[in-house]
Amino acid sequence: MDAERRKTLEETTRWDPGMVEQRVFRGWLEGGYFHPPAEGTPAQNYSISIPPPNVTGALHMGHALNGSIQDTLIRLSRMRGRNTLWVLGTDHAGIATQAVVEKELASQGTSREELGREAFTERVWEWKEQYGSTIVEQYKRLGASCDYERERFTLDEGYVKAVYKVFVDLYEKGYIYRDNYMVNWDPGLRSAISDLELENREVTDSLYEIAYPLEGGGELVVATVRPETMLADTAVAVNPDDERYRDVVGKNAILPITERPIPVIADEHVDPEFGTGALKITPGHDPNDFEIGRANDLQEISVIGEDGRMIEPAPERFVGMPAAEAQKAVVSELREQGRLRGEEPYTHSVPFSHRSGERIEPLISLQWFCRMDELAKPAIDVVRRGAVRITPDGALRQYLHGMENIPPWCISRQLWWGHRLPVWYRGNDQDIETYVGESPPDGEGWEQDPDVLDTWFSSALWPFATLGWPDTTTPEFKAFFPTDVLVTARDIISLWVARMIMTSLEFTEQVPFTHVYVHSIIQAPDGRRMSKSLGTGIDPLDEMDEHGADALRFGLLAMTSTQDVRFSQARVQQGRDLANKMWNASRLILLNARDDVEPGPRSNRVEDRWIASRLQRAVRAVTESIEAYDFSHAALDLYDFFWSELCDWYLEIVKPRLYDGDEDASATLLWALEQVLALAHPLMPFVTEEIYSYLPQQSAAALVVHAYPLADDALIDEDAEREIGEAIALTRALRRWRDLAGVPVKQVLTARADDARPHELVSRLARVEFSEDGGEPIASVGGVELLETEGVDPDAVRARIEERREMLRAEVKRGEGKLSNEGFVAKAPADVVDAERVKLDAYRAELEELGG
RNA sequence: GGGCGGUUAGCUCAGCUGGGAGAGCGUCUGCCUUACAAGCAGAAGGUCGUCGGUUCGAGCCCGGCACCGCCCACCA
Repeated sequence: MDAERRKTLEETTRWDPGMVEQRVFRGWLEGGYFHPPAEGTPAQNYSISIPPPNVTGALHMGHALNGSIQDTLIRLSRMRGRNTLWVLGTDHAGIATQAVVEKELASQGTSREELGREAFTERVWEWKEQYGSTIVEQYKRLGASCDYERERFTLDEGYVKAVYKVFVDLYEKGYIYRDNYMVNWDPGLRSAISDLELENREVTDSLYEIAYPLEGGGELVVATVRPETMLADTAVAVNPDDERYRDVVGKNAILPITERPIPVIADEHVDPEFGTGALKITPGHDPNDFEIGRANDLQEISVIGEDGRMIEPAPERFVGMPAAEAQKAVVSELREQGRLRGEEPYTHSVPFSHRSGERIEPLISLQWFCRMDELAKPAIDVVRRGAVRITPDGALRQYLHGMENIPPWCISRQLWWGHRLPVWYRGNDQDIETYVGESPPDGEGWEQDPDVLDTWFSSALWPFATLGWPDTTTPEFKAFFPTDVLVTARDIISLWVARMIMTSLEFTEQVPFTHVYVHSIIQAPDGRRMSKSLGTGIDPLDEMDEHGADALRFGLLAMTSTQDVRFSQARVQQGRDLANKMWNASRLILLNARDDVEPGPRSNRVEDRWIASRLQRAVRAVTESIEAYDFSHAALDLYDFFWSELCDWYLEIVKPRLYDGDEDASATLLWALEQVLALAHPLMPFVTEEIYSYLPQQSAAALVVHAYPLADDALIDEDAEREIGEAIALTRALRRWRDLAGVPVKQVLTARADDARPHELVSRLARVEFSEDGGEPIASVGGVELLETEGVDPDAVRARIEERREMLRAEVKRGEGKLSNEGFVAKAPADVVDAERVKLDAYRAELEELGG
């Protein structure tokens, strides 16, 4: 080690991630470690496709956890020597991105309509070039070892090809079709949006009761929160079992205001308990009514347009009014006509657009759909067969539940940013020709459909389109598809995971990945959802600024579980503390170990064999946990080993030998350090890589490509573990006794051992001097008799002994009770009973020793 | 309404096929012991939501109840 590096080690008493992380990351990139050659077979290789973040996105806590997990798996695989690829890319995120750019335009006093389609998309591309790399840079801060040289985008040239091929093929196979359907219409965006892009909010509306006269006398009273939609009513429905209305089913009601006759029908969806038990049916403006309408062949009338204003065939005086205004007008006319029978406040949940914030207007419109049921069948099958394994179980159940009753998917969006539908029309509404293909057919007058595809349509192709598909001969596709594992959160299982499996089976005839690991969603510390709008978000970048990327990674991994968890800053701090501990323990070792010894577990000394043995167990535990996607235990087991066993015990035990230049101590320490750095690297890559660069001898160019440790059973040493285990237990007992007896820290106790075992280690660690003195003992701790010593408070000693006797008496009583229970002795396994006897004997003996 | 999960220390969470309840943080006591005060050595703190059942034995298995959360479908 040169003088300057040594000086750095000597002077840097705290791990300072800010200084180091960037430099370490640059070293990895320059080493080309993240950019594997496209060689070998998918079975030999290991690959993961990152869930592509939105180009507009900023790294949030979900990304940070998701990335930490994947990077742990990727680094483990890479260190095991497998050719490992982590595919990185971003999603064009149609609605989100368009909204961002539109907002920018608005602030400049213009709009997308003013620019026109072509100029607008040009603007979005410019925006993407400028800001689209933000989130990619943030993944780098996290330490994500993605292949940054193979970055993909869902709108790049090759990807668009994949999307068009899938659309055209699915159309030709009859899955994709055009139909009138009820969609969630966002009047702000002027687009249909998916169920997942809306949020339900509690809203207090008025619930109106309106009397519909019946032909031939009488009336039916219906309840509604949206009286304006009655202008599009095409029926009134009652429950078929509802005695009150038995006679009116089949008659006609006269719709007030429009005076249109509409049938009274029976439908079991109607809840007789609610309101009056009679439901107005508006197939054009209510999803539920739409279903009932289709089931009963009702006419579908629309009186609200795409801008949220009334349109014909609503009576002319309403046309052009916003729906809310029309509601007032309709109510006031009903009141004048004496048709209004009630009005009361009514709180219910109402869908709002996540994007524009506007209240969703359910509308019927002509959209493109993809039928999913047949595609779902093989996708259910591969999961049932275990060809794709989904863990944990809850996520598996959610997947199957979602797939078994999968509705058609509305894939067209009235946006400008995205994959424009490869659909061409010619002619007029009465006589329209439709052609589906990448480019327009020969002939004049073909015009492309203005809509774009739902963003998830392209995301559904992610694992294979990023590797070159539809060209299945690219080196990347041949080497890395299918991928190994998909890491994601529960909220997009049906939206994304399921669709990837379906498209992959349909188009590549392979599963896209063999495992799906579904991790926790990180909630705010108070249990609410982390969200910017609620102000509950915690920015992972702030956490990294403050504590370092390793700390955040450790914290998130330690937090994650099979269920959702609350963000715990304490876990991040624990990670920071561990990184600091690693740095300082390494300083101790590196500044004092001899650099002329070959590192290795060569020592015969019991404490050296002990740490070698404990290290093997830690390696096994951590490795097994990662392989089982149990990242929390992996992180915490690593922490325990490093902190408690390596630092608290082994370093304290070995320190004097280290200072004395003992060769075995240096060999053991340097070896153990290298092993534990490698073990920890997938979880905490920065601090481990940095420390590794200080090792006097390095077997790899960098830790990132160092061999991952393999637990060596030959180093498991039960005898050493027992012996040191006993020394530790005795040390702790003596320390506890000292503390309770009020012995000053520096006071050395005099003691006599009844056998030779109490180690010289115990003597030093517990500050006890063993002597052959024959004096009367004042206390006995774990077989060690403590002799009269200056500074010992006799009262405290007596109290301590009495306390111990109390405990022993209770234990003896408990043990005797248990062993005199015939059922226990007869039915419990023999080893359990034996263990109970051994314990009882030991307690009795000790109690005897203390005078009963 | 349907489905799923949860309820364990003051807080956030572990707890393997049922055999004496653990971690981190926080609290208390004592230490600036030459790697680390982001540290060291100790300690206190839990009738494991509730009622009942199975069992020699239940945090764990079964049933009822209460409360919390998530997903799906949504009632006008």
